[in-house]
Amino acid sequence: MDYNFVNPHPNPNFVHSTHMVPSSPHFILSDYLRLDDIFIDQESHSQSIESLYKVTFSHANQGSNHATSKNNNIKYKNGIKRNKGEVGPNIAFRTRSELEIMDDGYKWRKYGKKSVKNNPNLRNYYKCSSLGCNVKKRVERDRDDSSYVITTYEGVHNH
DNA sequence: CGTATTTGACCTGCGC
DNA sequence: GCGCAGGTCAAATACG
Repeated sequence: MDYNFVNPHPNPNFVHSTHMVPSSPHFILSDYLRLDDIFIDQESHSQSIESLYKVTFSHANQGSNHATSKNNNIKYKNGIKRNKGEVGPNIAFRTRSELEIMDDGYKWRKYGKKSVKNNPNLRNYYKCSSLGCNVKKRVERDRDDSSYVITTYEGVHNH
């Protein structure tokens, strides 16, 4: 079972704004993973997982899109920073999973782990181990429902 | 013995 | 300028 990000949302009432369609990357998840929600950070250079989480719920429940959520004065605090020179969207999704190590078809090298504010769980940092590929991802458990794992991808694979 | 992970130290941006 | 929070580095360690 492959998941293509062009139309991933299971909720038929989900409203896709133009921001919700990433131009290039397709991520393939494993059979045992269920893609429940998708968040795409395309505009903001600093946006937190928590904010993404809230924004996406306003998508699902109210049908508002990414842009209007922003206009509703949601504050983006404790943002995930983008490195200098990096372009393209960050893509994050929640999966209901026992395991935090999920096989998404790429080989990852773990390079850090941090406890983050407002979340008792640890955030793990991975880098794609393919030579010259600078894609990173962060993996952490949902603060509000630890049966979910939040994965954030940053960058596009060059292979 | 070579490679991956662990983990505290270090770096950096941002708000005050 | 200082402190905090998040992100990264790298030496030590684990592991095959």
